[in-house]
Amino acid sequence: MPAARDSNVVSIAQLRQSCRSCSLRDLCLPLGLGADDMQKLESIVHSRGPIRSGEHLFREGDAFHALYAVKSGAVKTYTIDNQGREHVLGFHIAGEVAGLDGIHSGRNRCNAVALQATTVCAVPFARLEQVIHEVPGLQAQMLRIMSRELSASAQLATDHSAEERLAGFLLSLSKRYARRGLPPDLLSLPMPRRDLASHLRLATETISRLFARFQEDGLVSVRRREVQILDAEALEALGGSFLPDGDGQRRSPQLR
Amino acid sequence: MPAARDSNVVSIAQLRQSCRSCSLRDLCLPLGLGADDMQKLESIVHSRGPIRSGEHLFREGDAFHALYAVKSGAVKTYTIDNQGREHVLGFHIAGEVAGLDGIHSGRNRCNAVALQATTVCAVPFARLEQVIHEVPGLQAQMLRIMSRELSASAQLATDHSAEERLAGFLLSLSKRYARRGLPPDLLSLPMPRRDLASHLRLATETISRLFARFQEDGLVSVRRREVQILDAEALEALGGSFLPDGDGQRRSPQLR
DNA sequence: TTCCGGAGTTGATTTGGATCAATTCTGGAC
DNA sequence: GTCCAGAATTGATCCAAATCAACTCCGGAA
Repeated sequence: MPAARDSNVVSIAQLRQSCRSCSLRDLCLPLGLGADDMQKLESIVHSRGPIRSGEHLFREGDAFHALYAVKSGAVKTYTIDNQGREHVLGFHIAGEVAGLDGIHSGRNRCNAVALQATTVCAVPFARLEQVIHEVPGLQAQMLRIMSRELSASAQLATDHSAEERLAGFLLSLSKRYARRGLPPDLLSLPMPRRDLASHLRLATETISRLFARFQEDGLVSVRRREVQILDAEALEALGGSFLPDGDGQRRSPQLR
Repeated sequence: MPAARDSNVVSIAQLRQSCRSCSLRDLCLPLGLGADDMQKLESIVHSRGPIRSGEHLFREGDAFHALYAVKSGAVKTYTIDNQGREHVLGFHIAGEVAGLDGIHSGRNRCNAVALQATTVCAVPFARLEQVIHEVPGLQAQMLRIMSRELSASAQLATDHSAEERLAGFLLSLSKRYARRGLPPDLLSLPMPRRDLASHLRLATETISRLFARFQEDGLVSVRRREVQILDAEALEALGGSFLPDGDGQRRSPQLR
């Protein structure tokens, strides 16, 4: 398979260490693929060197041509509505994919910006579609990923109190960190309060006050962007009805 | 291709008139497929006779085994959270698909209930995956559909005023009706106020008051569930920043 | 036809969270 | 180190929408 038409590749060495040795290998797209299938996927991705905080991966309205798998760091996706207001759609940490919403229209539906120094794999979609077709396991994985995003997004759209939303968000972030092998009780938030507030449809002041209250109640310990979860059960009691992580098992509703 | 293992088929005749003559043929999954590809898809779907209002297509927690394409009528999807509160995730009219969020976990992530007499195609997912693999056009269409749902859901999760949400919803419903060939200015809402309110994270009273105001302002004419759009431009001015239809073209933000 | 119960509307009141308004941190830049 | 601008916190006030409370309007059932 020719390695032609690679524009942004940083170096041969970096390309070579792509998927096979990537830390995302069992969490990103290639989940459950054999060595040769992995090879196929590897041959199309562009590993992109450190993207600095504030740099954009893509912008709303751009022609959609690639998905972006985050290898390290964190990315925020957002839109600017026709009143000029920013809406934060989500955050993408290592092992997660951004850009899926651009597929259907052929244009990116949101902006994606690095929240910190970040490395990503750009996966050209046209070529991905070919590889998907050749590798059935990849097709299934792709559908699973999109389905999970859909679940998470639908959950995020539901009606809950500020308290429930923040508690739920912390729990979901904790699970996502755990999936990455990070300690689930020690969250280092990659985003400022403003972005977190926008994502949860709250004011930054409300976030601040809720953190203060959660801390008073011994649920968490918060210092700037470092959040330590002290009482996951209590947090679950508050935010259990709102877990936008896309695969929290449904707790059975209390019928009483 | 054997027609074996069909359990819920209503009659041979009904099966035979499946996809090829179905009114959804260019709007549902088989978009852009040739006759033989259509044949493949047709061979796996189960056309299900009239489902009465209030009957469920599937329930949260059930094993996921099929997608449901609505042929006529309307379906509501919803969850019950662990506090016993209902959250309406969305409405599915003719030509739209429900159940996509169940793919990743192998369990349905929500309940789906008919809002009126409804007919659907049940598409067994395991078999759909095979057909998708054999028909590249179907693979692309499947990804497009999921991407569109994702866009719509993300948009729905954003922060907007009650006014913007209702106006945006009406516009999006109008577009969806238009896509079905129905007059885009004459909306017959399939859902009661309560469901619409839940979906838009509002109280039924707020919906009522907004409809009254929109009517006073000459934007719409509302009588029970019959809504006539009188001034689409004015409605667009109110709800243009919130169009959860998944493929409204982005209006460029006013930078001033 | 009358009756009835759920759906919808309308009005009064309350409230969760936004907004407005100061401070207080704090991590760089120099 | 000092300075500074953005980030975060904290307090006071306001307001959009929820809640509470009647009341009206149907669309069937009998």
